[in-house]
Amino acid sequence: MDLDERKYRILQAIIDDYILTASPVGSRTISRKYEQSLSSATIRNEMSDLEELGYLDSPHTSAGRIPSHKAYRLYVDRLMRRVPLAPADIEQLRAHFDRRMRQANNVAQLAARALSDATHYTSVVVTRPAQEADIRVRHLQLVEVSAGTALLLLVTDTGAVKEALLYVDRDLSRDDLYQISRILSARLENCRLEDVPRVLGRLISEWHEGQDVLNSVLEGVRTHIVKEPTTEMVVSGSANLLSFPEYSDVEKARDLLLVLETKDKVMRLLENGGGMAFTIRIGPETGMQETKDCSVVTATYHMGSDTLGTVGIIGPTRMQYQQVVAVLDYVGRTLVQIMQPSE
Amino acid sequence: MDLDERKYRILQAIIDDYILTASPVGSRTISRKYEQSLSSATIRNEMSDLEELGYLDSPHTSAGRIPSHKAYRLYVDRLMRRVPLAPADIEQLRAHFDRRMRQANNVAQLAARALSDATHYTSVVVTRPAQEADIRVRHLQLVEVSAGTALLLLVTDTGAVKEALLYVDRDLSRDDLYQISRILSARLENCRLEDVPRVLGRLISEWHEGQDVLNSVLEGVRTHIVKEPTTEMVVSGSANLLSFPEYSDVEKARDLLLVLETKDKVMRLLENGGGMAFTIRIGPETGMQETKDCSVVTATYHMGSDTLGTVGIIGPTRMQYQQVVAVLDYVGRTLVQIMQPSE
DNA sequence: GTTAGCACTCTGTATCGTTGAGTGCTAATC
DNA sequence: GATTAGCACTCAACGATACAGAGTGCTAAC
Repeated sequence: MDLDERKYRILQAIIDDYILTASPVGSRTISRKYEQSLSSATIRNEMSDLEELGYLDSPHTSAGRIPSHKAYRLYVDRLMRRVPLAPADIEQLRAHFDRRMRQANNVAQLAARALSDATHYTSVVVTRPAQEADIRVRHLQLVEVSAGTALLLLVTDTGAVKEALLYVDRDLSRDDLYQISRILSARLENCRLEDVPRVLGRLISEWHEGQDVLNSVLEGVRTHIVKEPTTEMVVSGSANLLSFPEYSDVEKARDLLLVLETKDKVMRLLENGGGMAFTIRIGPETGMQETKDCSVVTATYHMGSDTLGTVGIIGPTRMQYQQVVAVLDYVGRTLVQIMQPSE
Repeated sequence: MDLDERKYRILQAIIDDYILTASPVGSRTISRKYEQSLSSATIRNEMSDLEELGYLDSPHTSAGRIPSHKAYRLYVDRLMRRVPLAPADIEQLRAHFDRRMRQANNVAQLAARALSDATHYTSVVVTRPAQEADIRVRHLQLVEVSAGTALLLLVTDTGAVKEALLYVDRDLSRDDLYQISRILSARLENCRLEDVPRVLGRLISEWHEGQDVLNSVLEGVRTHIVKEPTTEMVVSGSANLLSFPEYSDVEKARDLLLVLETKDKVMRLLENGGGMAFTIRIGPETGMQETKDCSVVTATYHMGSDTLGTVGIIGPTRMQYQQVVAVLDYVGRTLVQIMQPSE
């Protein structure tokens, strides 16, 4: 059941105004600021219809109306235009990314900061999620740290370094370790990360001399390297939320900040509806009680067929969706550029 | 100019009560709950004196009194007893540390979470601060990541891994890189971290063949390895602050959270008064406008003569100093145990 | 179908006592 | 001389009341 053209326009006006002001909007405001050819009484009738249809709520009899979740859904699906990023925003984002930053562990933080600064919402950046299937071993090395402890380094073909501290026989000399890592490296090179434990197992059964060390390595690989999530998550700008009137209630604000401090809850918020470029979750669609008045906009960015990561914005349902989408798009593309093997 | 015994007792009672209740305490409360042998009138006289001496403030004429910064100073310096940690706290902390966690990057996070959960304040954990003077190179390795890019790995004698992504001549084969890293490793091993650039410089001038790579390595070392702070910083439990009435004003809360999101501001808060076991900074002593109503308690923990890290608690000046000190002490000692090379 | 007009509703704010906790001072008591 | 009872005074917090302003819904006219 579709709305007629005019109802769309009015609904859009209401949403736009509410996003801007955060206070219920009345018929007179619409009539004066957005639909000057219509009187407030007409708007009033239309608004009454829109409320009937579930697009508007009224906090109380004489307070104007606010958009419902259903209205936001309609807004992002049909009403909202994809706008280009404002030049000022571009400028600001550039400034963040300007410093050279090749190092992978930094990128996420800088990107998150850029996002939260540009949008004034809270941002999340997750690098390299799921899809580890095809990560392969490029290099492996044992380095003595002190008598009895060795550091196992493993470099993947994505350029990530994984490490595990091992406790080994104190009698092993530095050269022993070196020899062992040469052999291991040769055997494991180009092996898929998830296959490493299996290959190591086979090695152990074949090769009797270095059993202890190998077991230690296997243990380290199992507990620290394969299991350890490759995904790094950075949340930035939580404090931004406190500027919005929807969180002038400290209780509410605290509950939300607590969610943002819990890694797996944030991860759950970012869960992505398949390969979509953008996912927008509104209010209850976020699936958590604590975020029932929040919206989450996420974008995944790819390189070829690999998913490189996810960027997301968390804010009140009354969110500047257009700007947020534009900023996410820009940052996503920038990240892909940065990750691109140079030249 | 010292206070007499009774004034100390009364001041202590006032501080204890205020820490508990967060509301100005009146003479009658003290007379009934703490000093039953004295009438409220007597207490009133004493309180008047204490205010005169700068230990108490009155928000307004008829509101009871609250401890001044000077009072807290006196409290932590002289009045406060070192209490043992409550069994319940110990239990809770143990639960946090129980899972095995050798891996250095995890320890900080777990410790921070443990601290903020146990104290209900905000905690900061910094690993391996300052004092890098004596960190030495244990191992160095170049690993090819893709044509034209190589990963420079550097392991220090503290077991930390530092990495830098280098762009190198596409013609360099994997073997070339291996040879180069062998030579570099031999030359730089045991070299102090800060001397690395100098030694590299000397190598470059001596050795003509590998100039390009060496320059690249030097650049990488300079920008990513020596400069990059070795210190990892984790803040946990920012949301806890919002439970305190002192931050029921959202504006204030936001300003403080903003500080906690700014790495170097937090670092500045933790700056430590020399080798003291505990440093307590109260209100203005924190040195920042935004934290003029906060206190910061920090402890550094050592292994032998090395500083391993700093743990800290940030909260309102009305802080449970005794508990905080006890918890920090416990966590600090636990960390040392964990870091200890096993056996 | 649109609009002017009007009665009605409801929040937010300002005003004004009132209450209660607390102080400071004085005079009596130990 | 220190302690305390007693009392006048102060001030924030609370509740009631009134009032203004924004907004709606409905009806009747255009």
